[in-house]
Amino acid sequence: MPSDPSAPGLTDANLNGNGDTPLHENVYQEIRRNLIAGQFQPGEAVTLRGVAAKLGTSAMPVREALRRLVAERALDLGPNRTARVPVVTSAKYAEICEVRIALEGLAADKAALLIADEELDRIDGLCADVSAAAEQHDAATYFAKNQEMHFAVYRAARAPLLLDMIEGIWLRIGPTLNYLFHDIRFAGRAAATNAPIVDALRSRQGGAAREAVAHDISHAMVWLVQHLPQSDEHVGNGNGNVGGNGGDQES
Amino acid sequence: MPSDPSAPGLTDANLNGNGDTPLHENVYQEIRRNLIAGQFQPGEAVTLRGVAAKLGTSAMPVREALRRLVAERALDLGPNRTARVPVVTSAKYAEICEVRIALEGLAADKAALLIADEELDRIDGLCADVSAAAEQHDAATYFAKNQEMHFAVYRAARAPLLLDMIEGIWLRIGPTLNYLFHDIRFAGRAAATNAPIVDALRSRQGGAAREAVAHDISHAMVWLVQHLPQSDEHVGNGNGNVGGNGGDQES
DNA sequence: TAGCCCGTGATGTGATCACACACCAGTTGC
DNA sequence: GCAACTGGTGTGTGATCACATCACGGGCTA
Repeated sequence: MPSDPSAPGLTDANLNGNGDTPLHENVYQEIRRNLIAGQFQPGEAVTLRGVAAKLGTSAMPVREALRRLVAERALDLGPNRTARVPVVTSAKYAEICEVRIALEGLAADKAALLIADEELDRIDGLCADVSAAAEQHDAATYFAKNQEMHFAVYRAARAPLLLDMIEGIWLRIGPTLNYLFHDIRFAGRAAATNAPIVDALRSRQGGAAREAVAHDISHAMVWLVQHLPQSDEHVGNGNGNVGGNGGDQES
Repeated sequence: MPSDPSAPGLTDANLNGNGDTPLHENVYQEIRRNLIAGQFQPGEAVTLRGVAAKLGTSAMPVREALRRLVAERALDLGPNRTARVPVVTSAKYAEICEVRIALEGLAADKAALLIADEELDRIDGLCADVSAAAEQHDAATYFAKNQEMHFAVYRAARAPLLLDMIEGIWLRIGPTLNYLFHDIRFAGRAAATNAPIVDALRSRQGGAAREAVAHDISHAMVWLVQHLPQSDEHVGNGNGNVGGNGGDQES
């Protein structure tokens, strides 16, 4: 049976029927999508032949996709050069948040001066979606809509390089965050930090927008670091089970 | 003679004699080194078989190395999926500088609080090297020592992720900057902007260090954008000749 | 002489194979 | 009974081949 050994979340591949996009591009997108959606567990091994079998391709396109994901730091390279889903420790996440505040703060600052009214309206709607998902304890929708709302802001900055780097950071923390967000209790509080961002944008105050984004990131961080592992030891046994927070689920 | 078709700067490969590091890693390092050293011209095509022939390997390791460099945005992917050395236009460089100020400013801020005295002494020495190279109009040494000095500062911030992202940005602009730095007239003025950085670090003033780095980056930018192409059209014909600034060398 | 056509070379892409190494368990020796 | 060896399996790595596509150039034809 060639289906079980690795790569648990991958859909069974309808990606070969496309027109001109290379297969390794589709494989990359597929893994990336599953990574963001939290289909992989932090620390889990992502093997060449495992993904290839799961997706019904040869190892060749998977090799290029994994090499690309490793280069983007969306995957880590283990000591035996096996790609693994990164384990974001609390220390690493704290550093990531510092960078996020610098980058996303800059983007919000620029967006405040360039954003159009219809973009603001759209962001308002997304903001409402986030709040609705939070009240309904719908973790998946909350996570997706919150991300969509933030990137609608950053896209308004008209800075493709900056947007690209922010996407790269979200891709790194996506698996861990999405895994953690299965506990949705945080969402209700987090949704409240989105409103000041929109307010600052609507009044075209760049500094205030930067501050609002910084507060949003910091606010989430102080809650998250408590649930993040202190070190990446004994985390991720490669079979799909994850250590570190499977046992301390306070009710 | 199978050596000429592409990849002009690559040394003829003594990279196969290593122990345990994979070949594609050495190929990556080799291309990256040549990229930073300005051995490739902006807009130049970097082909699979060309590099492989130049380095004496098969196409396989080159494929992975190029895929990685493309993922890091150290290379661009042309319409026919051929990797090309990026052409940094003045608009792109302005955006890059905004990100650099945010990231390298943050690093300098953090470094001011964590830097040790021996690190400061070493940076002082590098600073002197930069000035000496500038006075001797030694563009290669100036560029290398200036980079070494900056990264000595950023390394003092003890933030590996941040350092990693800064390295990524320098890698993107390295080819273009190094190409431009063959005109060394700028160096004499640029060396003066390094001293305030060291002063701020030595007095442990994070805000001042951030400002000094921001000024250093901005100061270089206003000179550089004048010599950068406005658009990436008709730049890089793939044979090694580059358009954009070959003709307006004021004496 | 000008325009079109087809051949040729070079490009990236994907598959398949062989190899070295690492890990793990079962076995055999003490 | 315990330890060391040994086999198999799974891993990434590198080479080689076949194929589709595209740009360019020579040669043909009108």
